[in-house]
Amino acid sequence: MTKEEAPLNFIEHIIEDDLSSGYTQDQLRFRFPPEPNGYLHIGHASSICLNFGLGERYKAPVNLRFDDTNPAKEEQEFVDAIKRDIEWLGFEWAEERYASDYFQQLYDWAVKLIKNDKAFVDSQTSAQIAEQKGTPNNPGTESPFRNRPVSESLSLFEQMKNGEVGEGAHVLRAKIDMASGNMLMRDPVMYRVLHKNHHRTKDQWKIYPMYDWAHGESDYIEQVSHSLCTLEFLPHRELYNWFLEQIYDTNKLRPKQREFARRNLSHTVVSKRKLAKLVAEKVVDGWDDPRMPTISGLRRRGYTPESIRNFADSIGVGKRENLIDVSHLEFNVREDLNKRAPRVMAVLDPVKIVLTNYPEGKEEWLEAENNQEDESAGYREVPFSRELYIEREDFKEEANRKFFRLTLGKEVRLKNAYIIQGESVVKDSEGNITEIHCTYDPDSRSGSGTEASQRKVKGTLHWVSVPHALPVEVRLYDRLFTEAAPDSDKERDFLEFLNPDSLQVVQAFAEPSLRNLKVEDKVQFQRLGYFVVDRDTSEGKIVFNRTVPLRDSWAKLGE
RNA sequence: UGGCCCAUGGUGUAACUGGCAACACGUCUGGUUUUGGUCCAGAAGAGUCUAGGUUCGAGCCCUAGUGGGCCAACCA
Repeated sequence: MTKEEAPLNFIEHIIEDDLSSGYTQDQLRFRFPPEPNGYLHIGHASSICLNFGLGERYKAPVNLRFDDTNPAKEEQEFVDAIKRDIEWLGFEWAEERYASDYFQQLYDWAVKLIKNDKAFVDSQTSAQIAEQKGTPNNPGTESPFRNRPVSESLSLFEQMKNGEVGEGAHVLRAKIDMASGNMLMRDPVMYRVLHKNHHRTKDQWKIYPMYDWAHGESDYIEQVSHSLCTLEFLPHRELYNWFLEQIYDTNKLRPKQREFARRNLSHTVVSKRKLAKLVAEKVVDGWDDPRMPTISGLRRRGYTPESIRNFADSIGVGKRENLIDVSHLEFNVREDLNKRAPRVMAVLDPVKIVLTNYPEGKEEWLEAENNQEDESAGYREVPFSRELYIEREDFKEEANRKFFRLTLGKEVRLKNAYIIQGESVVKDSEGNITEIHCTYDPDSRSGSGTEASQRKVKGTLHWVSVPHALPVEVRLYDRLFTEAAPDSDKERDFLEFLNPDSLQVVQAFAEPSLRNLKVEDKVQFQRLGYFVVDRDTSEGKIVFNRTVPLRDSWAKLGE
């Protein structure tokens, strides 16, 4: 089903309704508004896909707008990282904007509000203001400065702007209703004094607008038609509309805020504070650690943009609490990688087999298909010899009928090579298997087509020729958390739910053709899962990160 | 002692102005297969939180209840 045929989600229904009641399609405009105070994560990906997906569906522009109204937390580094991640996901924004572009306009409008007696300068401390705010159950009390003369507010606001007063001395507040059932309508702060260096405007401003004052107005300036945000902003809508009401010009389009539920992923924490703690305490080795739910972490883990976009699209959008099982995400990455990742061979836990009837010193280069799912992927050659590594768990001296792999006296196929039969095992003094002696059938070579094709062998094994083996490092990742939803657990320390086995490093052997892989190249190691070449993290040795195991393939090993 | 939002298989969504609850993931079964993957075929699994009401007919509308969430940062 293509995106166009898929049933509409509730946001699209809202847009369709607007379209049939006066809006024209060329009035539609969206935006993705990150605050540049951290890295984008899988949760942001849903929002990005929603907004940019709407842009694609309605052929409408989508702005990238940085909500940079708090210089204390924001940095250029994050701006760059955010842009990189969105581009990597494959989206193009119409215009790159910053809330800080609008500081002057916002200031001018604020002055207008003061003049209209809709805002005033409050000279109390934040603690006093908080106390007067009341509670959801009890109305607040009005500030003693609420009715100070407009001229006085005007000059104080001017002083705030000029840096003539210290941080915390005054704030500008909207004059709304201290008894409102909506806490946000109880004379919300519009501006605070902050003598901080802003990553873009440097020391030009000494006052900074609050989110509520900046966001809707920015939407209005950009003529965003639908400003989509998460459900926790629902109570902000009333204020969003109130602010717009104060500055609204009737011949311009008035933006609408609409809310959707944020997507929660099982076994995943996404809170910036918690992710920062994982980095700070070196639980992971950085924001792009392959176990991190950041876009850059997923990228390094081997996820593709398509898989993330498909995930976001398939999961839909709603208004209720949700906890999406990671298996949804994993399905999407397998589905995508299955089409594009070449099948190659590596052995993670090697045991040597010796083909006793294969001539010593002989080597053959056998043709191997790169991807059964994609004929254009072509063929490569893999070296074969008398001594091979196979997976230790692919052999059992004695096994029941459900074991499809190598045992003594039974035949199995070596992938892309010959049929072999187990003959005997060699053990050390402690009883550990050191070698397995087998015989091979010279007439059973892959592709020979003749007798071999009629013979039923119960299993096929991956292998690597000992003299040709390429040593590689393989990193097996598992979920970072054992608990289904550590993000929702507010009482207990989320670090209690860390999975101690989230990373396992294995020194393995791979077929020599992998020598030429580049960073971010994807492969499927037969039987073992999908892997990606890590950025260069070890001297000379290629490092593979496991993106995801094959479906169920390991669960049943040892049967 | 408030206001607002939400409630559909295990999970996530769908069901246009009321008309036999659908899709995907997951699970299970069978077939194909040079890997127990992929692919193909099929199955199980909800009667839509509860109680009333409106209606020929309610998952959709109304009322109440229950359960969950959000709201008291000079954060976004």
